[in-house]
Amino acid sequence: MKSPNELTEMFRANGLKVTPQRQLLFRLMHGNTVHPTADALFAEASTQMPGISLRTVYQTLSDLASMGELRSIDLGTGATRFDPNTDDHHHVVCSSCGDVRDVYVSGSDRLSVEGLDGFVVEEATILFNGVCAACGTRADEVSRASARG
Amino acid sequence: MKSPNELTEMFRANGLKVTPQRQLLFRLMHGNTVHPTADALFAEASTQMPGISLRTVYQTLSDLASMGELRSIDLGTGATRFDPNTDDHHHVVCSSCGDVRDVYVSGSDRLSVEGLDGFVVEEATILFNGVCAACGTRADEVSRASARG
DNA sequence: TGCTAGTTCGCATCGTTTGCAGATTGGAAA
DNA sequence: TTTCCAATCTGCAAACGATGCGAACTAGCA
Repeated sequence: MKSPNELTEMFRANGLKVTPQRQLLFRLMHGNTVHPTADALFAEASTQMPGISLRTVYQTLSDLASMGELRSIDLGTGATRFDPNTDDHHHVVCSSCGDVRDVYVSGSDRLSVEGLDGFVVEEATILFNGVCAACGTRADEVSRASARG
Repeated sequence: MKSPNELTEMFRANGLKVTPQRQLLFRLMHGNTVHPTADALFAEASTQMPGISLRTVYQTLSDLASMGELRSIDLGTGATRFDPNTDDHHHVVCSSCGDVRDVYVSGSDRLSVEGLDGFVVEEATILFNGVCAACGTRADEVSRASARG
């Protein structure tokens, strides 16, 4: 995703208005690596701009997504998440805490695939599921504690 | 997923009752390759058993899923889909008609992956998105028609 | 400064899924 | 066969994410 300043220019060049709400969201999303949901972003935005509406957050995020400035991703965790990283990449989700990280995969062209006959494939997304370092450590401590106790 | 008869035995062996509703759903899901949603299955079930409730369909499907007899899959198409194929496989979705097919992928162990540090990966699912043969043909016809017109 | 198309906001609504409680029933035991 | 109770079914309410809509507001050009 472009920088807030670049987005500002880009919006104006396209006849779109640059409102304080949009500018705030540009800032909150730029360089954001936590893959927030609309609701999480709304919560964060609300602390800096009380009164901003959830509706506007959804609106702006979907505008940015349709302009290709961010990707909206469905990780099967309920709510859509938004990612300013528009590189070709994938994701891993911690099944314990819900944490999401970017994953880069190469060599997928060497996969042998069966069952795509007739399909013109436009996209292939890989979703990893597992337990992150923090949660793994936590689980270890718990099991050690119960072994002791 | 096991056959309706095997499921019947299995349910009884586990102290679960075998009701007409469950038997119907066993039959509808056995060998089913269309990856139906709960609602689609409810519609189909209703023709054979008017009065069956959507709630029961959800209940039974999630029971079967937690027994490992079917997989519930989220393809980002809104509603959860159910698949009696419990093999290790993936899916392709037609972005035009929503059709879903099973896809078998091998060689994924040879992928080089970056960004999983610290994660203990339990599962990796690959989702292909594209246009199926039927929709591709349809699109061709439409564009030829408009080229003519 | 005024105008107007583009935005924001809040509320209603939609689609999917789950919780709950009362009515019903499978199937084992008598 | 009859009895009985836990398991199940059903219908409704509600949670949740997301979107449609219209009235009020405003960015930014003239």
